[in-house]
Amino acid sequence: MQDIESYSKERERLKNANLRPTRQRLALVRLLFAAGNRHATAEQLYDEAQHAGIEVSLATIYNTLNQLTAAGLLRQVILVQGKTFFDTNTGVHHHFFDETAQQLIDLPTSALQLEDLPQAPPGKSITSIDIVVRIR
Amino acid sequence: MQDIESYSKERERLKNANLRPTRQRLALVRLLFAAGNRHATAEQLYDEAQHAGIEVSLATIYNTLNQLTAAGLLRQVILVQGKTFFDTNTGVHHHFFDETAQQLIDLPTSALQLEDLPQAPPGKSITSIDIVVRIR
DNA sequence: GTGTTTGCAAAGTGTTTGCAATTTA
DNA sequence: TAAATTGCAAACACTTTGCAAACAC
Repeated sequence: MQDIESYSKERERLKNANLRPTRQRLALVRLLFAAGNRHATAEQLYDEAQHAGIEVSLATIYNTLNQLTAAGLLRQVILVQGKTFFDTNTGVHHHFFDETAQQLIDLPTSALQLEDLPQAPPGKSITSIDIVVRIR
Repeated sequence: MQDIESYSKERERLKNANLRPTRQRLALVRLLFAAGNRHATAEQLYDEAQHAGIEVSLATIYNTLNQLTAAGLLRQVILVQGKTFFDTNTGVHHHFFDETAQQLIDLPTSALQLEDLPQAPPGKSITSIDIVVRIR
């Protein structure tokens, strides 16, 4: 558990995103990225912060998540009404969605391959392909 | 434009779903199913009903859409925060999602095939696979 | 010091619900 | 007439926003 006070990785990340390294952002970035890829909702992060003794408001969490998303460090995944997941893995990959636990799980990229890419309608281009394997 | 008064197809559909054929439901079922497969939001349907001179409250539209979904006549598709689409095509198929127009478009089933189905985590089973090709 | 960020409270959006009046069977 | 349905208004859950105080550079 090195690096408690310096937050050097977190500072770096925020600098790249052109965001000032405030106490709140440093803590949130650490929560999000310290332990590998994860999927979190604003509310989850809020609870985690509380339990970790980090003082940060829900409004700031939403602001920060949106800023990190705009900066390309997070990706939004929306599958259920009224719940936005933020995914720290911005690379090409897909998900299991556990409908019971309401939880996202990464799918190994290799697990799925599309045979024929569909052609986008005239004047449109494909921006991404999302595959969700729903489980229960 | 036959069948204006009898609503026989709509009555049939509601009967199968164990729902009483009220004026509001008959009109909504016609809006939804009369012209082939479609994707609608509650708000869209509300506007359409208004313009068609059909008196029905938004609450009733939500209730009806949820009842038809529970009965298996509709399927929900959620891709953007705060907007639920109801799809009249309940068979296996996938979608384009036009991010500019915020609109769903059916993808021909044949257009996509998955090479290897992923294995569900222990104790879980796959309920469905949703593929969304985002376009802009 | 200047511009940015925070956090509260209020507002916003889409959806659900309680319940009295109405409608269906 | 018994049970289901409607629709209003209020409640909800999640998210965004206005703005004064606090903070970063």
